[in-house]
Amino acid sequence: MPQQNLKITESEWEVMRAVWAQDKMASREIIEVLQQKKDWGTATIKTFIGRLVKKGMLETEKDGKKFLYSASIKENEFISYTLDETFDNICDKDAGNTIVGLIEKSVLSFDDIEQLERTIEMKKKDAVKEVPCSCTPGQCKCQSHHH
Amino acid sequence: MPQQNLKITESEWEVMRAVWAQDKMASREIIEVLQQKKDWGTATIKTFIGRLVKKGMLETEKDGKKFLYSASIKENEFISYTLDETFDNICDKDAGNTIVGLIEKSVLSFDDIEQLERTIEMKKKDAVKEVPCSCTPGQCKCQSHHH
DNA sequence: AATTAAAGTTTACATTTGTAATCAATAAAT
DNA sequence: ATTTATTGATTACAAATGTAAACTTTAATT
Repeated sequence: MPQQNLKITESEWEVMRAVWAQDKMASREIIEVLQQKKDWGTATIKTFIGRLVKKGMLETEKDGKKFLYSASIKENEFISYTLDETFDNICDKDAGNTIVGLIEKSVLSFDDIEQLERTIEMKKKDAVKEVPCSCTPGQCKCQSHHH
Repeated sequence: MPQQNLKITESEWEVMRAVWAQDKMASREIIEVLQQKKDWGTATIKTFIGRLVKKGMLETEKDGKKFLYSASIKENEFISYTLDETFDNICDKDAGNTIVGLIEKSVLSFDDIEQLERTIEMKKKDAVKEVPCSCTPGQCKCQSHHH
């Protein structure tokens, strides 16, 4: 298991998206993809690639003169990890509402809807009367009502 | 409308949570809350507060010797904005799946479930056959199948 | 074999962030 | 009125990030 940091920047994420989409890519290809979207110089993108390798997010495999880069973690795992980080900043009691907000503003397919319905159905089994808050006292409104 | 940056760091978010929980707080109170959770010096937390004021995320109101700090944006709005940023890095086609993942790992109340069901029900009205992908070519698998 | 072009590596530099110490202003206490 | 304890403001400094130029290596071309 390569040591991956899992802490990447917004710019680095752009690079990762290209690699995830293609599985294996030469730097030249990554650069071509990103320059369609970002106003970044070639050298800049090379820097990002280099930093991702150092962070262990990209693995390299020699291919003649160049390297082929591939991701050391799956995209969905990384997304999941990133969202966890965000949800760590939200009171557990508010997770439900937050998810409702996400659903409202997403474009969903019939398939997605069905999938969601099944998931909710499953979730009913272990639903609770009240979600316990595990925030540090003073960091959410839950605790602030003792007087 | 005060000029808020909306780009804050993980540490600054900790400060915001305290302020959101109490509406108005003196720096002393913010420091007390955060020191229960973080191993930060008083000066460090003061720095974060100062930076948040400069970024326009916190507003100040003089109260004798000290200031009372309050948030210039509502917590749920900020959370929404932050999640949007993350979803900008995810192909629209994957939003549904991503949300399913979130539901699976969250603790939800019966109330949350009901709320979710209602939302999904609403969402059926404008569900589509297939969610269009708006990724830059090469940044997601959708486009990579033309040969 | 010598030159060239592409890819990787090193260095650079300003800004932001983490982490704080120090300084200055001011309300409270003596 | 003077001292003191707070609180806010300024300064500090290393690490990370954005952005890239310069240098080096090496495979391909002449």
